[in-house]
Amino acid sequence: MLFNAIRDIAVYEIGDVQVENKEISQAVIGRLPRYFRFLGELKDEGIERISSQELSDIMQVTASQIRQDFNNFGGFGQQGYGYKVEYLYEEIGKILGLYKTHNLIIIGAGNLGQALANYMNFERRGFLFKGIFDNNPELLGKKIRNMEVKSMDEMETFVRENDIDIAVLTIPKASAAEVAEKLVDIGIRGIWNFAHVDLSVPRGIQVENVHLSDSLMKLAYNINQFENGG
Amino acid sequence: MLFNAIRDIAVYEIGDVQVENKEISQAVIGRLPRYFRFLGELKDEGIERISSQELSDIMQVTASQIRQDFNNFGGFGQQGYGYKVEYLYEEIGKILGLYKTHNLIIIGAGNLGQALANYMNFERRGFLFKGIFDNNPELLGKKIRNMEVKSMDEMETFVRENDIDIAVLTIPKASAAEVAEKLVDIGIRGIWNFAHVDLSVPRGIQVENVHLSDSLMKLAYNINQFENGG
DNA sequence: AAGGGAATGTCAATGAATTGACATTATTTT
DNA sequence: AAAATAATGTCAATTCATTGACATTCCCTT
Repeated sequence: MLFNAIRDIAVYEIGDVQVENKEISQAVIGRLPRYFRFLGELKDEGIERISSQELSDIMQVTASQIRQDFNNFGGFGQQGYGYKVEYLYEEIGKILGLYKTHNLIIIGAGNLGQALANYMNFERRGFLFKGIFDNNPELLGKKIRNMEVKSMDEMETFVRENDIDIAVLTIPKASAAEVAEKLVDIGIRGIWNFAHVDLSVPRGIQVENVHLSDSLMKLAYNINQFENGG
Repeated sequence: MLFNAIRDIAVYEIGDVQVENKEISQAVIGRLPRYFRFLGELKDEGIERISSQELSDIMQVTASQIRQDFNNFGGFGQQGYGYKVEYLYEEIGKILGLYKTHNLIIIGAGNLGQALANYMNFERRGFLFKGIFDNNPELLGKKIRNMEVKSMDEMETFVRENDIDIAVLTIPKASAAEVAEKLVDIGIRGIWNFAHVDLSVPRGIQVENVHLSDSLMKLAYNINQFENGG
């Protein structure tokens, strides 16, 4: 049982259309990083084994959900015993694709772009910061984390030559759509979008939005709601 | 119909426990900022009226969901006519609490904290940047957006004297829990948490997490998933 | 002023996600 | 080695969210 592979992502042909079985819901995917984080901490504390019930107590989700979630990938536990922390941690990391490296560039060297470049704690998770681009002539050549800000004109060549698969968009909304389209054309696979617009991209290109102001508005709602007796 | 108030958030007494009726689900709340954004853009384009079907086409959600969502708050439309863009925009803004001002401070003047301070486009939504704090002696007194970085020792007095209700946490995870606890003690109402930990706070204190690395991991999963024929 | 048409508000049906229950299977103890 | 114990994997039940359908209401035209 310990070595169940990721199972049942069988692909059937129905008529002309390819349909995949057992697509994992985004609700489940969205929880994986949190599992990963808690398991990493447990591992660092030297804890070797854990039951879904214990994890439930720590993480404040039901034990049933934990087991259900892991079972989407075949189950990583041993009945009567529980889960081996390190093994589970590794497996979730694999599912998340953290053992492959991803080369990323940042588009937009403003405050946020610079902060993300420096913040990049992400390196140890396989996300390698390869370059940062901006159109503002004042920023060109400026060193950010030992990397000179490059002109957007160089972007295309750079992406092709350096096998970049992720672009971080930290530019104003006005130009975001246009830049995203270009990035897709030159072969990017995923966009981490901090611009406050919805990007429309072809199927197969992944977009993950971080809409900070949406998040702040949600906070405001919940504060007011509570204050008004909700 | 145009002036339906937010209705039915009646509060009943059942035994000793206060239970509120019609709590709006977080799924709905999470969509409000996006509605707000699209309506703002429509308004800026000078569009005065819109039907749920038209909005559905633009936003790529079902018309049914749009109507259902708005009806959680009593409905803002007129049958046979649709919704008045400006009115709807205003009402959603009110629901989100954007016409009250919120005074916020940033805890942690590192890259991200500084970026958020400068980024603060949020001002026009009523989120007023009042101060930034850090323990690093090298940062003390540094000017960030015309505001000197203050020592964390000054935090308590400052919060009380300046009616601060939101704290933005951009400090390392190690100290986040401790600082959060202190913030709660001195009367903060909401925490916008960028630290990579789950904060445990008393009921009534709102926490909105922005776990950037979780978001990036999700992106990685979806990229890999697609590449492996998912 | 009255009637036709349009689009909301709302109810019912469906679908998705979460929780609960337990049979099964591995581990541990005796 | 066998029995007792523990905790998973999984199925069923429930709850929550989304979609569909349509009666009702209001606007707009004639």
